Amino acid sequence: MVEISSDVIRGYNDTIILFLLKDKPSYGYEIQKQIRNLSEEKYIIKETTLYSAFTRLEKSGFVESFTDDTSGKKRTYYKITDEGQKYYNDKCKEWDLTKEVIENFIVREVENGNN
Amino acid sequence: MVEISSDVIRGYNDTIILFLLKDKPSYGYEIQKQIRNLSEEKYIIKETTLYSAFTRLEKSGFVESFTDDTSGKKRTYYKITDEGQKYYNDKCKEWDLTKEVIENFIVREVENGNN
DNA sequence: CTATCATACTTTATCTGTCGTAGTATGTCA
DNA sequence: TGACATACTACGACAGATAAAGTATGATAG
Repeated sequence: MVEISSDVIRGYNDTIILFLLKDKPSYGYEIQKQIRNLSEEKYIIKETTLYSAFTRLEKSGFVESFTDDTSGKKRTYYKITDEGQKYYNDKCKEWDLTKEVIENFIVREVENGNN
Repeated sequence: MVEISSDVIRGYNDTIILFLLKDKPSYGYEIQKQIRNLSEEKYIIKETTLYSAFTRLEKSGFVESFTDDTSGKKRTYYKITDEGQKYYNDKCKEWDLTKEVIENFIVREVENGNN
């Protein structure tokens, strides 16, 4: 079974989170489930990684937090800022470049020339 | 200008190095130049990153070192092992998966619907 | 002959992001 | 009432990247 290592995804956790906040505010638990689902269980972000990412993103001014408990549960929601949106866009561009660069060093296996 | 951040490439430095050792042994300075050239200056690996990667790869048994000074300069060459080759192949498979996962969270910009 | 530059590294210390472990608190459901 | 899901926080450890600095040699130019 091929597993995704954390070092690989490391540069994209913040981007992934911002993507999920792009259209509406959300909170930790939900984000975690969405990452799990959208990746079809291929990537399951650790709680601590996620929450420390929120802290970092807020410090950087890429998200803003507010609390809400109208659902019964008290939650800390995060909302993307304009700065955050810009950062996200930049990261998407960076991704294209990164992909290009890495693929110079990746050999795609030729699956058996027979038959 | 879009720059590649180190956190993004972090999971692939070892893979990149192994790729460049795949066909023949090589050494630090040359590897560094090859990465620079093959990536068209888009990725320039830091010396310390490179040499610490060699150490790590050797500890893991993915490369073996030997010295040679027939070129006039004394150099430490690294040669990929079977284990290293296997690791490289696994990383290539992992890459496909990683790419797939990350792209679920990347929005490709639509460039201006006008005109 | 000497200074400068390119080559070919090593050492050390620091920073950042991830993650294991643990704990708290509340709501839901059987 | 006890288990389970939700919704976090705190703390410490670790690995990989990197800045800064230093060492040593060969090649080249004036």
